[in-house]
Formats: sequence, structure tokens, C-alpha cells
Amino acid sequence: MPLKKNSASPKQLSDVALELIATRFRALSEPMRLRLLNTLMQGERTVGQLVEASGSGQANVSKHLAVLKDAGMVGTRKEGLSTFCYIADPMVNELCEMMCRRLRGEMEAKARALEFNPDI
Amino acid sequence: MPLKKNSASPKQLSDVALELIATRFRALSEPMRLRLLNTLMQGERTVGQLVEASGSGQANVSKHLAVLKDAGMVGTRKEGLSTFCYIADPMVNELCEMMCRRLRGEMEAKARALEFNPDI
DNA sequence: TCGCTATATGGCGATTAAGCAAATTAAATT
DNA sequence: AATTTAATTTGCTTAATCGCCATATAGCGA
Repeated sequence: MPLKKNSASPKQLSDVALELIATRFRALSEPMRLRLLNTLMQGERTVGQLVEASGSGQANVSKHLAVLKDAGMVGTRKEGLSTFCYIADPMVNELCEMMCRRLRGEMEAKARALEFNPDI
Repeated sequence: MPLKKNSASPKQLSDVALELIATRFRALSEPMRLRLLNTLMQGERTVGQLVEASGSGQANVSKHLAVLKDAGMVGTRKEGLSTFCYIADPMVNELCEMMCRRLRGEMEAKARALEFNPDI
């Protein structure tokens, strides 16, 4: 067995792949959508609850949710008149936490860099 | 000791935080920028090399690199006339790999779902 | 100093995306 | 069937972004 590249193959991604990946990240590139996801991290919510929690209009929330659904990040479940939304992809949590951690680290480093340094 | 939530605190992120996170993801939301990053994963490259590898115009590459630099994902180093670019944040690799894995998984699942199923 | 090369920047047209308001569908209630 | 409630869709306006072109800056060699 030739034992191909086992991990982190240095290949260039195809145009199609790049487009797909970009679309996923684009879904995460708007504060309002991140706010919706952030709320959904606490558990299932109806569209109406998300409207209230987000402070945005109903039409906008609906459209943002459609984007997140297309990206496979949010799922929905109908129950009577209400549509319940939930995070369909646990990767979303990972991605956001990773990003938050990183940002906190950077900001703290910058804050430290701006402090007076009495011991040098 | 009250034993607060030790991890994954269910807090809502602030507007500022959401904006910062969105900006980071937005940097990853364009195929051309992903292509540049993908090339840089193989190692340092000059802007000119990236122009050639990407098949895009020099001005565009320069602007895309500026976005990636602002997002803290790419760093540069000047050497004579050339500007060498490199991935400044290892998280970029993680994020892209995670996304690729996930997409592969989903696509394979969809492909399987489209197959004829002889054993049922 | 005068070019020559590598990169950055500014302007322009076209496309895309967001927010708002109004119209439309869909399910439950009376 | 008519009404009410929940959500999606559509049309409009404004703002952001991409790619292309031309121009400006900066370092190097003649």
C-alpha cells in the first residue's frame, strides 16, 4: 500500500470547493446571523422568539435564518403555527468558540502592549 | 464555592464582539481570498507569486491581502522589492480543514442518498 | 538622477446583500 | 367560511464589495 498523504495534504482546492467553503463562512460573516446562532446555542427557539431576542424585524430574521439553513447550520421543525429553530451543525459552536478565544487572546495582548511597563 | 459555569458559558455576546467575529469570518468568505490562503499554506510567497498562482489581477490580490492582514490572518515581510506573505494565524488552517472535513462528510452523505439502494 | 520592477492605492461600473414595509401563504380558532 | 396568528416572500432603497484600469509609492541598479 502506497500510504498516501495521511493528513494535511498540500493540494490546491478546486474552484468548486473554494466556492462552497466561502459560502459557509459567508453565512457566519454577519453580526445579526451570529446573534441568532448565539441565541440558539442556549436551545431551540421559535422564529418569533428570535425576532424578539435579536431586536431586528421579522422579515430580516426570516431571511437570515434561510441563509443559515442553506448553509446547513440551522434546522427547523414546525409545530402548529410556530417554527422552531435549532443549531443543526455542532461545528458552528466550535467555530465560534475558536474565534472568540482567538480574539480574546489578541485583544488581551494588545491591551498589555498598551500598558505602561514599570518593571523595565 | 458557587461553582459557576466552567465552560461554554451561555452568555450573549456583545454587539462589539459580534462585529469583530463577523469581520473575521467575512475575511474567509471570498473564494479568491481562500485561494490565496490555500497557496500560503504551502509556505511563504511573494505578492507576485500569489498573483501568478491565483490567476487574478495584481491590484485585486493586493487588496485581498490587505483584508487578510487586517483580519490578522496574514503577515508580511519586506525583502528588497518583494513583499513576502505568510499565514500569521494557525487558526486559519484549522478553520479551513474543519470546514473541508465537514463539507466532504455532507457531500458524501448526499451522494449516498442519491444512490440506488439494492439491499433494502 | 533616471528608469525599472514590485506593490499599493484610488476611481469606476456592476453585482450583491441588508433593512424596511407591504403582500402572501399556512395553520389554528371561532 | 372568516379571522387571527406565525412566518415567508417580494419590492424597494441604500450601502458594501468585487474586478478592472490607471496612477502613485518605494526600493534597486545603471
